[in-house]
Amino acid sequence: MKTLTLPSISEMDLTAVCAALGDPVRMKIVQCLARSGEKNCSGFEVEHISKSTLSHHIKILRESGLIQPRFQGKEHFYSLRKEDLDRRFPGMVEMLLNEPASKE
Amino acid sequence: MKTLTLPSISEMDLTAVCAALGDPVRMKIVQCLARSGEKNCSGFEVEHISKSTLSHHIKILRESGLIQPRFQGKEHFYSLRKEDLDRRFPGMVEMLLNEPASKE
DNA sequence: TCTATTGTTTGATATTTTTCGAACTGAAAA
DNA sequence: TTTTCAGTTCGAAAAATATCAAACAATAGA
Repeated sequence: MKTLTLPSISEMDLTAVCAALGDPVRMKIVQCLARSGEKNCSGFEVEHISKSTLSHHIKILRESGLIQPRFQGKEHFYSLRKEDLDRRFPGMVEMLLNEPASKE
Repeated sequence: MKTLTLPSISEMDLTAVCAALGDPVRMKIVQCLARSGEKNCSGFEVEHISKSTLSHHIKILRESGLIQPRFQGKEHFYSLRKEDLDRRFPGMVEMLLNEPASKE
């Protein structure tokens, strides 16, 4: 059975969220999800990165509260926790959307 | 003569700004400046940190575009680049102000 | 001029983070 | 059941970051 930890809205920590966004690969993933909704790992527009590294970045994004998974068969679909983020950090998601996608 | 590099508004990079804010000491400094305007190093509410480490953090904040210095005698006064940040990343400063000061 | 003050820079070390390949897990398909 | 597929976890190595003390720089004041 799959038990995974998602921080609640009040558990989200701004410093941790900023640290998560402070890596170019993770910023790219988040902007990708913010623009185009749900995606699985192969849908993130990042290149030249091993799947274990990608999994590591996903974990950091999830644990900071930025993204959430949905399991369907053998695939893990990820999406931005837009509503939760809007409530916890108003303006943040819009700021990410306003920004042209960073180069990897 | 003192020549120091401040990024222009268009040179500011969101990922670099987030990385700068992703450290608890630096987050504390930025929130302190956002709330109370200009301060010199001894005015930052951070403890148990050497002056060389503090200087290092200040450099990262300055180079990311978050803060700017003003030299007066032997003191260096730092302030948030609020207007520039408002223009480049609308909502960011307000988000920092909405957040209760992080614990060191 | 000498000294104290405010802060930066340098060099070194410790810690954290990023990265990968290999092994593993769970689910679907053959 | 065996294989394949999508992804995670583990263990190790490399790279980046945080930290400090000591040395340095610039200014103000005695």
